[in-house]
Amino acid sequence: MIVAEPVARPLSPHDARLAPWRAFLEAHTRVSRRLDEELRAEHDLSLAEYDTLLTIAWAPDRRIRMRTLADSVMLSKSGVTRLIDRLVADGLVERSACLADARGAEAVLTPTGLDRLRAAATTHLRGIDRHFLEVVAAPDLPIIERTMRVLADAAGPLGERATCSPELVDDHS
Amino acid sequence: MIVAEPVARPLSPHDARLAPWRAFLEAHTRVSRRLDEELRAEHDLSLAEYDTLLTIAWAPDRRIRMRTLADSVMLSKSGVTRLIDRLVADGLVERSACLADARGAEAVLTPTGLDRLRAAATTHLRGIDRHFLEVVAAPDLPIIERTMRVLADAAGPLGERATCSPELVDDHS
DNA sequence: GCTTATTGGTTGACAGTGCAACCTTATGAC
DNA sequence: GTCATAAGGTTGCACTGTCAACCAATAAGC
Repeated sequence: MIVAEPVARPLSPHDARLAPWRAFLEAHTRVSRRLDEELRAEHDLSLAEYDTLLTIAWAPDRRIRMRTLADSVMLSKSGVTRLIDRLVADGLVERSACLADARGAEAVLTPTGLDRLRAAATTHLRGIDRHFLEVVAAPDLPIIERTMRVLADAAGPLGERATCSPELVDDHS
Repeated sequence: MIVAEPVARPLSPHDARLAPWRAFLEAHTRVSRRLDEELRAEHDLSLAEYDTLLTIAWAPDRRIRMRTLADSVMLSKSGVTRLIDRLVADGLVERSACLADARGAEAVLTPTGLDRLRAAATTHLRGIDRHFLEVVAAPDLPIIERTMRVLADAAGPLGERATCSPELVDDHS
């Protein structure tokens, strides 16, 4: 009676194919939530906001087109519009018209934004060290990095992100 | 003038510590979005819904306490309540009182739910094969799996999940 | 037995994000 | 130049998820 008839094969909890994938999911959720918590607690910034500030800071002249930003932080166009709205409201970023393209808008880091980012960077890097780098066995790290890169590439573009932009990914190395 | 004074060290785009972490984030987002898309397109289920159905199916008698469910699919209590609401509305799951604990509720898989899950499993396993397993170099797979498990464990409990491990949060030094 | 603290679950308010529709400006065909 | 098409951004709307407050019921002290 309690012995349910066995579920069809693909549902088997012991299907070995599922285990690595589930571990991957769990690791991502737990680690990134921790980093997010720390960032919020100490600097009142979400991981996405931090990432956005950092991306702007890296851009030449600390200004960047919305579209480019969307690509690098992996949000939709509208997601970025809203995120920037929040950062502008907080005075960390300013919107600025794009000289070269009248349709365009750029996000520019304010001095306040830069300060906030610098302060938060300490927390974030410390978090990455503690919850990621120190946990991964040193010799495995390059394998992880390479694998993750391959996975991302293979999974291909992200919905609306589809717009080619082959040159965007050029060097960085 | 364009040569901005160098941003404080921790912000350097070339800080090697950041690269593996960012690759990890990107891989997760891209791969899981792909799997989610496929599941939605072919079976009108989100990844979270699929995962939930699967977890229920694995439980003895295909019924499971809400709390346990929340832990395994990594959602908050309320998140699960709402997700189950949707599945109940679709007839894939039923709510049932818990005999042993009058506070408790259990989610039970309906026959329809099981059918839906079985159908979706094909798609999902195919997706994992294509976008994950086939992409990871075979010898690296065990490393990935082990590392992910260690990462998840080290990151510890998940916000409200914290309940049973007081010593984990002790000092922060 | 009571009384207090804990736990399981649901609900209300709300934050964050995607999609589709829309406007504006560029770009390409001719 | 003119028109059609594509691209950059913002806005309306819906969906999913969290947090905090809450109720119901169990567990722990005394």
